[in-house]
Parts: sequence; C-alpha cells; structure tokens
Amino acid sequence: MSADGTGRTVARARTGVTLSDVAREAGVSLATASRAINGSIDRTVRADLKERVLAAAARLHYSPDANAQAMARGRTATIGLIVHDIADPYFSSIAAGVTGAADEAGCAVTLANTHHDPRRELEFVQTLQNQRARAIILAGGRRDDAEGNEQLRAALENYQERGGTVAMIGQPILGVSTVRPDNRGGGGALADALHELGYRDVAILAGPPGHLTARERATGFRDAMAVSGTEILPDAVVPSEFTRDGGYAAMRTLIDARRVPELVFAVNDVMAVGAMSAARDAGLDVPGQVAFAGFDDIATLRDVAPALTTVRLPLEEIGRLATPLALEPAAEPREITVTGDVVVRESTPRR
Amino acid sequence: MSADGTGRTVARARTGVTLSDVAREAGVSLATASRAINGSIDRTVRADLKERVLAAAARLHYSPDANAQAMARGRTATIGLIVHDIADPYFSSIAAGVTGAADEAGCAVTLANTHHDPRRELEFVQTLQNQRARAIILAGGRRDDAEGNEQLRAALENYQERGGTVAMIGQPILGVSTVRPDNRGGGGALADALHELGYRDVAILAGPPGHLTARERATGFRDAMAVSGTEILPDAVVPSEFTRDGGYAAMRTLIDARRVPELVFAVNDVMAVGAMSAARDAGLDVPGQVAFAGFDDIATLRDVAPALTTVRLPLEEIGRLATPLALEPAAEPREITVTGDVVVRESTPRR
DNA sequence: CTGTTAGCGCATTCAA
DNA sequence: TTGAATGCGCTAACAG
Repeated sequence: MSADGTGRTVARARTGVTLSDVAREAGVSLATASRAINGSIDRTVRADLKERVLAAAARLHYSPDANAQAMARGRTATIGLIVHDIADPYFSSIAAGVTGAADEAGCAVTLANTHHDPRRELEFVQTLQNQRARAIILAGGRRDDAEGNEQLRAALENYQERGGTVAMIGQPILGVSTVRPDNRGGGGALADALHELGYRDVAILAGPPGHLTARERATGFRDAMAVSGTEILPDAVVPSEFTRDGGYAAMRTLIDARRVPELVFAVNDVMAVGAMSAARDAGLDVPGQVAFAGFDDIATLRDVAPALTTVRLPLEEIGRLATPLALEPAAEPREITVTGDVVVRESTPRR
Repeated sequence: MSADGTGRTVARARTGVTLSDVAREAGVSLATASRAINGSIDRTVRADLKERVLAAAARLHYSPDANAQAMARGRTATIGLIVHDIADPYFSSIAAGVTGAADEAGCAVTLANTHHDPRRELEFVQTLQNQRARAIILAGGRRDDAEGNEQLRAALENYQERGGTVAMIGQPILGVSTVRPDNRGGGGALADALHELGYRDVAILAGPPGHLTARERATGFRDAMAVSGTEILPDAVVPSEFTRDGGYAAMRTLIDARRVPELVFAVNDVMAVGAMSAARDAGLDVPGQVAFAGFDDIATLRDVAPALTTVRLPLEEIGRLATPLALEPAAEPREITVTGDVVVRESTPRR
C-alpha cells in the first residue's frame, strides 16, 4: 500500500489524508495536486503528472474535505429541502424527485422536517444559511398568516442576499421562484367531473382555515359546483387538520351529526383515505352510501379499495422541477404551474 | 440598522458578515466574540461583553459559517442517512425518526437515496465521508453478496478510521452497531398466529433471493409453519422484487398458474398490498378466496381494506434508536434487537 | 477573563 | 504548465 514502505500511509489514515499528503506522495506541488484532482477550469495539468496525482490519491484513500472546499470556493454543493412531514407520502415523493435531480446536479440534500411548525421552518432556513447551502427548496403549502409569511420572506431575503437561491413548492407569495400546483383549477375540474357523474349532495373536508392549498382546492371545487348549479352550504364545509387523522376526525363529525352526504371531497388524499376509514368504521357502505374524492394521487393510493377518485399531481416530477428552479439564480422569480389531471375511479360511481 | 451610521452594515451583508465584523462592531476581540456566541466549554465571557457581542451579531444578521466551524473544530454536526427509497413508507417513517432525533441532538441530516442500487450506496458513503459527516446511518436490509458487502464494509471501515461513526438498520453483518428487527422471530410468530387461525394452504411472496430481510422473514415463517406440521413447498415460494410492484407481479404469477392458495404471506407490507390489488384486479374475493398477511405495519396500512394482518415494527422508533447508536462511538459494535408484534386484522379471518 | 496567534484543508492568485 | 503564497471564517492553544 505504502509507496515508500514506511507504513506511513496507514498511520496517516488515522489522522486524515490531506491534499498535501497526496501532493508529496506524487512529488508535485499542492496547487498541481488540486488542479489534477479537480480539473480546475482554466488551468490544465500535464497528463503524466495528473495520472501520478490520481494514483497517489487512490493509494492514500484521499477524501477531499468538502468543508474546506466550501470555504476556499465560497460555495457548497448542498441543497436544503424543507418539508412539513417526510413521512407523508406527498412529501416523500417530492423528496424522491429532489434527491434524484440533486444527484444529477452533483449536489447533496440536507433534509429538514418541520412537523408543520412554521417556527421550525424559520429555524431550518437559518440552519441552512449557516451551512451555506447553495439553494433551499421549501415544499408545502403556505398559510394565510401575514406575520409568519413576512418573517419567512425576510429570512429568505437575507439568505438570498448572501448568495443563496430559493424555490418554493406551493404558493408564489414569498417572492421566490415557485412550482405552483394548480389547486384551484384542479378542484374545479374535479367538481365538474363529479357533477357530471350526478353528484349534487356534497360535503367538503376543507383542511385548516388558513391553509392556502386547502383553501384553493376547496374554493375551486365549490365555485365550479356553484357554476353547475349546486350550492355547497357553509354547513357542509368541515374544517380539519391537513392530515390523515384530520380527515378521519372531520368525517366522524359529519357522521355524528347525521349529515353524511352522497359525496365527500377531501382536499387531499391522505385526508380522503382517513375519511373513508371513518365511514367504513361507522358501518357505512363506500361508495354505496357515501362516495369519496381526494387530491394529489399519492403513490399509496394504488392499493386502497375502492380506488379513490382524485386529481393527479406528478409529485416526483414536481420535486425534480423545483431543483433547477432552486439552483439557477433568476433575476425575476419564475413560476411553473403544474396542472393536475382528474382521475375518476371506483370511489365515485355514476349516480 | 447600522450602528455607526455609515451604511456599512448593508454593504457587508452582500459580502457576508464574518465573526470579525461582529467582534469589531462589539468592540471585542475575535476570540471573545467566538466564545460569546458559542459558549465555549471551558472559557466564560463576562455578561455585559457577551450581551454586546450578541447584540452586534443580531444587528449585523451574523450567520456563523458551519463549514468554517467544521474545519476549525475538526468535526461537523451532520448525520448522513442512506436509504433504499425515500418514497417507500417504510423508509420515510424511519427518516422521520432519524430527523427527529438528529434535531434533538443538534445535527443536520443529509439524505441519500440509493434506489436500491448498491453502487450508489457505496458512492454515498464516499460523499458523506467527503462531507466529514459525523455519523452515517445505513437503513435497509443487506444482500447476500459477499463482494458487495466486503466493499461496503471496507468503505465504512475507512470512514470510521477517519473518526466517523456508523449505525445500520438491518442485519449486523458489517461490523457496525445495528438496530436489528427480529425478522425471523416476527415471521415465526406470524406463522403461528395464522396457523392457529386455521390456515394450511399458504404461499410466500418471498422477495429477491439474495435479500436478507426477505429471506429471514420467509424462513422464520416457513420454519414455524413446518413445526406446526404445515410444509410450504418450494413451488409455493415465489421470488419477486421487494416493492409494491414486485408483490403485484408475484401474485399475478400465482393467479396465472392457477395456484392461488388460501393465504398469501408477502415479506413486506408494500408487497402485500400490491398483491392484494392483483387479487382484486383478477376478480378474487379478498379475504374470502384468498387471505393476505404482510410485515412492517407501515403507516398507510391503516386505510387499506380489508385491513392487513402484519407484524408491527415501530419504524419511526427504529429511526430514533439508530441515531444515538450512530452518534455515540462504541468500542464494540452494539446491537439493538427490535421485536415485532403480530397484528391480526380482517385480511386473515378465522377459517 | 480577554486578546493574539496559529492553523484547519483547500482553491486560487501571482510569479516563475 | 507548475509552484509558492495568500486567505476563506472560525476555534483553540497560548499568553497576558
């Protein structure tokens, strides 16, 4: 292993092999070693020297120190991904897209899980700024909270002034490039499809009052229904958490109040499947007595029965799209709108 | 904003505010500023000075450079998490556990998604080593691949020689601390429960031949059945991918061969739900004509119907457990065995 | 308790 | 093309 036979190689391994070790082993200068291993942009290294350096690096198991490189170069190859809940299939699919695209861009991904807590979100922006992450992707719908949004906007502003770039998946309200699912349009298209199938008596599991994604979907749905001549009364709009348990609880509320409609639209799929469970647990026939529709088309939906009608969002693709958006600095915030396709399945048979 | 009224504060913000800027602004030395902001272990700073430094830091929007800190301290606060597929609920739950525990330990998490490719796994170990990640958590079952395991073991060995620490979630075969789900025992307990329910005619969707987790679960199940007097013939053991689609395809195979048994045990839940879908798609009554059991108790299982019998593994907890295991260097590799609880549900009614 | 100074490992300037 | 020297921002000896 050791070229000089002193066994120094092994000893050094304990301490950490630096670029100067490699340079010495190869009999070149530090600068040359750096250029050989990196292929510096302007300079080029003679082939034989380069080979010698590479061989030495391999021999010594040289591992370039990314932190040192970050300092010297003034930038990292790290993307920060902030999600509300990584265990939620919506976000884990997006994360799969981001890690895939980041990989291809030669970037590592730092994952931050806020558990739906805006304060953690703010903290993570700070952490990622400390890390000097090159870019931040903020995934998940915003809230109708002027103060909270302003704080976050300020934090991102500050981050960007320091050279970081940002993309958002959700609503374009933070002054950064955004991948925007067309929630309103999707909700509307879904309503049209369901109206056409004969549904008139419908309730909405509407998510948290201030949650913009929830609101957009509910509003789009409700407005389209109204256009078709079906008013959805405030009474039939049930607020809830944006989670599976939220859907379950909201459905429970309807059942307990004996206000079970023909159709329940939950503003996302995890809520919808939770609600379906609540209906089943209450002994209701699904979709015979009550039909269900959701939004997102999360992967796990493939195996729920009856198959859930929903609006398909290409979640992994959304994650992929957000990555270059985050990486490439743009003079103006850009916006990519992703439309969803209505997918009618067994949970909403023709009435 | 700027204390001296020169507007320098803003100008500096573009360039990056360093600790010396803070020190100067506070009228103290670099060292004092460092100690004040960090609360160095041995030294302590006079209260009023500390306050002045903190105020200056806030005024300048100082953000400590984690890379520089890493260099100076000789270690980072980063944990690398390597998973096979972050979009798989099994891994996303583990990831939730890891991010939670890492957070509490003041560590950031770098997420690496291998897509089940052992080569990527190896590459990611290298990347994390370059990052000087303090610890690596390797989640996911190992393969029966001597050469592959040896390469990985060597890479981890090297990483550890450089001061990194490692934990594994899966099989303790890499010489590192491991959280080991008791797959064999779980499979056995499941078989006992199902045998007691009257099942005799059973097939196993066994996963990939070399996949240790799959093998342990299948073997545990099969052996226990044998002890109870029910032999499962090799014919009834169908290999497959370890994924939802793998389960679907394997079930399809059984159906096409007209070898549908009373009970199908799939070695993980995603395979089981895929298989259930295949059965339903083929018009079979579940569980009337064919019953199903899985393994893991992934979160999304709560909403599949009929509810799936399985072996519950506390996935998020497993992620949490792995974190200190990875963080605390141990003279000897440690091992935490996690046993699963059999949960009998509607997918396997008494026969 | 505070300040001065020497690196940490690397990329990159400037000279040769 | 190569090498010597500088500095990235910070912590930790060391000295006062």
